[in-house]
Amino acid sequence: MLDIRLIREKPDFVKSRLAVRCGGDEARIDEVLRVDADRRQAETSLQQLNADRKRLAKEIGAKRGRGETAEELEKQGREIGQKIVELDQRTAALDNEQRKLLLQIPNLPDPSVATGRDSAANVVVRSWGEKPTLDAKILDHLALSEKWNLLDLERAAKISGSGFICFTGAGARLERALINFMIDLHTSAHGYREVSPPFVIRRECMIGTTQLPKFEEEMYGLENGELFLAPTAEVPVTNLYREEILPAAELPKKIVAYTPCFRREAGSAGRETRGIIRVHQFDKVELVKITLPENSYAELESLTADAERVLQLLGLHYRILGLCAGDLGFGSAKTYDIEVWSPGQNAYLEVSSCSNYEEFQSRRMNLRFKDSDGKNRFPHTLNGSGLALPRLFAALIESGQQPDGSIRVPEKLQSYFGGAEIR
RNA sequence: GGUGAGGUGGCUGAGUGGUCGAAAGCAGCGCUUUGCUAAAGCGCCGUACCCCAAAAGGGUACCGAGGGUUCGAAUCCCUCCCUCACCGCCA
Repeated sequence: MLDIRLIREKPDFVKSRLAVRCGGDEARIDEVLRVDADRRQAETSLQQLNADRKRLAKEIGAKRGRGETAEELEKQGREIGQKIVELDQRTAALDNEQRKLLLQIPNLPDPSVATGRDSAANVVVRSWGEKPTLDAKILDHLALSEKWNLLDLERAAKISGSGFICFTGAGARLERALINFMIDLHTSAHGYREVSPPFVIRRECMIGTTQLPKFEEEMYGLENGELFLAPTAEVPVTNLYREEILPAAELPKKIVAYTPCFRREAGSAGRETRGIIRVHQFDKVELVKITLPENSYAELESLTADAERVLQLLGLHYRILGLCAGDLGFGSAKTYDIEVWSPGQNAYLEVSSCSNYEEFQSRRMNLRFKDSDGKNRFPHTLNGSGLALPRLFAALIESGQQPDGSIRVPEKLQSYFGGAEIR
């Protein structure tokens, strides 16, 4: 959520920053400003009336205290009360409208973000490693999984429908090894604190991290829409400190969490849904930081580096994309996508999205920190998946296949997996 | 799921319809005094929003959240959330 004061004071600046998203959001700014002006006017009159009523009530109280009656004053009080009810409703309605509008305005892209309408304008910032040279007959993750019984998608569908995974045998063990490997790396080498949060989330928390109000159809809802299954660990983890005022000395908070993620993928019909690339439930290890505003961009770089480190240790080729403004998520000011090379797909797969939300989320969550001057300010929140597992799994087994058909397990993972190969 | 008790400012804790944004204590900040690692006295000490060009200043709201009753609500009524205790059920 943008600061209404920023919009009020620098509307042209806000519009021009918004314009680079190519989403037509600039139009909402004038609307918000109009509502804001009306709201403040109504609020001022309401406060005047409240002051009048308060004064009257005190007078009545004083008279009563002296044993006098105050019928005339009470009548005045009732009249003011009527007006207050009306103005109060108007003020509340305007306030609501303003909030609703503000919730629909996306974050301002950072000036360093490339302009562009869609993913075609994303830029490759850097890449690491090389595409593995495998012999001609490359199997994709599905063929490999079938060969070594790593997955049972038919039976998963029997339980839950298409788009669900059942890892089996060495596949399940590999999945679990990846989770443990990543969490251990981030806690021991990168200084993150491990958290294992609930996966069922209240409605108001979904607003804080911008899944609501715009993307309700993406999520699985429970209890008449009051609870949701977490679509990403970002939601429970970022909301951990909502409605709190943190001491500045506690920043940055660095948290790593494993959770399953549930997504309807409602708008994805027709997209690549083969295998385990796009599913309704997947495991993810997530990184979240809550930082001082002045450090947030440096922290974004290190967060991205932390996520990359996993791929480096696994020896997987990847590239980093800087998303252009038009491709940026709703709340993000700047995002790097990490894409791992999948030999089986002959394509890069997005496995992580590392974003700086600046104070967009913390405003929505009313999460603040006490600055050294004693003022409460909004910290910046960052989040990046420390990698989505099914895609990483796919890239890993595809990249590890050997001429004899076996799958080599990267050295760093072997102690977690309990072996050097799948055969 | 049932029953009971609760949720007040950084903390402890008063306050059951009027002058209560809220006693008192602790912690914190400032000043004064005393020649001793401290004590005493005095003052300050919440947040958000609105008015004001700004500062100064003024105002409103907030006692878990939201409604209601009333001229007036921390206080009465309703709903919800949460905490604690006991009972039941269950991994």
